[in-house]
Amino acid sequence: MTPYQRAVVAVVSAIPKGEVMTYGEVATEAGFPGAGRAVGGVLKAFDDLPWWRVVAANGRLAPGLERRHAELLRSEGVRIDGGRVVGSAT
DNA sequence: TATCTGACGATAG
DNA sequence: CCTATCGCCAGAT
Repeated sequence: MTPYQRAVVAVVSAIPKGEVMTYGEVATEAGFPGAGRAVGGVLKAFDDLPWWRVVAANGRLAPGLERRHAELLRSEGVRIDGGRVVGSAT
């Protein structure tokens, strides 16, 4: 376990239900601004996290998991449109 | 220590 | 609107 991973896990676990954060936001909140690219790796390694509450900066969903991703968010009340998150993260 | 990879982000075409 | 490239960072090999 690395400090980075612990930080990301903490932030993602703290995302309120029905809300979504971008990878960049998570990385910044975790204390690693700019490391949004590495956030995905943590969500993969820790599937026990609400990874579906993390989306791309442009609202895009996880490649290949768009279907599942959209469904999970939709179940929490998150507005999805054309495979993209509509509800603002804040 | 060096090199490759990727659930990103922004810009260009 | 979509794909491609560049820059970024941390992880894995």
